[in-house]
Amino acid sequence: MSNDRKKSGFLINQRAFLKLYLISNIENGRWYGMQLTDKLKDEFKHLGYIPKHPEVYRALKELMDEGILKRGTLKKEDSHFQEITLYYIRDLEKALEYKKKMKLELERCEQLLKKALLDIYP
Amino acid sequence: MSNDRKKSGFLINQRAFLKLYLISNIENGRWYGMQLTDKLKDEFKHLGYIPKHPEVYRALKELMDEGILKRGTLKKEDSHFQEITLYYIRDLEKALEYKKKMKLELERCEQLLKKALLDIYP
DNA sequence: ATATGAACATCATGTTCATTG
DNA sequence: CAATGAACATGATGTTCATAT
Repeated sequence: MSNDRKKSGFLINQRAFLKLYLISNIENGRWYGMQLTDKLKDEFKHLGYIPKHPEVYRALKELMDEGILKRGTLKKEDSHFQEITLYYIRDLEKALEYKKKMKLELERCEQLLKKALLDIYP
Repeated sequence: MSNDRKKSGFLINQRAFLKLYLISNIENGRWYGMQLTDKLKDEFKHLGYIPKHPEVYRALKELMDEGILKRGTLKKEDSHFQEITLYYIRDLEKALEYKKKMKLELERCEQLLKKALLDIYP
């Protein structure tokens, strides 16, 4: 089940973080995997974080498996040949629940970092 | 060299975080491994983080290998038989340098979390 | 029994490759 | 050749065991 947190309870892992962003983007429209990857790369690179596409696909898959997302396919217009996999929210309840749970988790992580900054650099 | 950050540049890993706390504690006195483990467990458990002893020992070892810490042994007084391994700062320059570098890293991580909290929960 | 580690197991993630339209 | 994903490789960490006092 919940692999959103390591057993020791240290910081959130990348997978869970990506899932959160994926849900959030897909709530506001339809997206396909590579497009999401590129958007996230772009959005985070100024913080030195560059997510890799296989990890994004794995996150999408988990969200499918959990029944949060569904998908459909579509022929891309501009390119004659190339089929694209679009993602949509399947279960909004679950999506919101996930977001809610992750908020607490993000805040917990923030406290961990804040504590370190205060403890170590007085 | 620097395994203090994953290639993708996501959040800091536990090892680096522990190294920081180990340096910081050992700066202010002598400690042995299990003692440090227990102190950290205790200090972080209210945030759901419970470091495991092998990870602490691995962190200590890395700090030794990097020339930041040195160690000595000592017979424990109260217990007749039991030898303890104490740690001291070997190279204060390096220790401070590590702390300095990690400060930036912690702040970067903080920004990552803060961004998510703002982006996802407006 | 306590402290230290090694050894082993598992998961999280990165890198490289294959397929398919 | 862009998009998807599998397959493989590596790394980070947890669990269990061995050893010495």
